[in-house]
Amino acid sequence: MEVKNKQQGIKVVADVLDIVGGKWRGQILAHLCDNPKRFNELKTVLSRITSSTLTKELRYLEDIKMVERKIIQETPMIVEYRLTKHGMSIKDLIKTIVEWGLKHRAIVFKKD
Amino acid sequence: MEVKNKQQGIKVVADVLDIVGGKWRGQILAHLCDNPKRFNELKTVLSRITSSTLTKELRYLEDIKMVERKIIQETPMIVEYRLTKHGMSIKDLIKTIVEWGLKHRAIVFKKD
DNA sequence: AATACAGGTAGTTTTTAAGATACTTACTTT
DNA sequence: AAAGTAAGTATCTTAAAAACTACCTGTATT
Repeated sequence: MEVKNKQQGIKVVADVLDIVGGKWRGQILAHLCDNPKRFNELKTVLSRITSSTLTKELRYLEDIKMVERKIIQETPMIVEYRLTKHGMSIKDLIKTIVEWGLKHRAIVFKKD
Repeated sequence: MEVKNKQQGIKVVADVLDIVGGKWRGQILAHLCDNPKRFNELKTVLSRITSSTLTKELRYLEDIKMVERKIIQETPMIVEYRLTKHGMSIKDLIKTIVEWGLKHRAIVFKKD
């Protein structure tokens, strides 16, 4: 797929980064790439996130249909978050980000 | 290249998004993918950015060695910004972002 | 009976990013 | 001589993102 309209193409960068950017969204999506996770599992792997922030981010990702919330069991309550079918499409992008990051960290993440 | 350490891999997502994320960095890098641009060219294509923000973002991108500032001519002053050799490596990532965005915009950017 | 876990919500405060406004130096054009 | 261009800098303010603290319902554990 070629980029037809360059201006349009470049604006879309900002839109995508709105979804995947910020402090937590990319990481949440990355964790959900592997397999579905429960609220507290996410909270544990994202060790510094607070409940309220995690809730907000998950609700946003639900709103844009990237993630779905599934109540697995009512009592005791088990809730699972997973990528939607559509959300799965982000996997390759996340993979590209991770690969670039691992390859270039030595140069670029050096805060001297 | 396979991701060896998953935890490490996922943290790197946040580091990369720090470089490419925010309101302007991704767009600046995207514009510089095509060819070098002068300060005011960038200011024009990023139509809503202010001088001070553009300067800040460019200095940051210089600091991390993604972009270099080159004085082409002292008088009258001509300054050009271009991707460093290392910065060029971001092109594929930007391309992946643009392609994902163009393909999925209909579903995901719909704010109803 | 008390404590802890699961999955949150509500309200406030702090931090960070971005924007607004004004000004600068050195040159060039009218 | 005045105005305009190029490439910025310096402050200050605003807005948005994230954090902090406390609390809630229902179940399970000690």
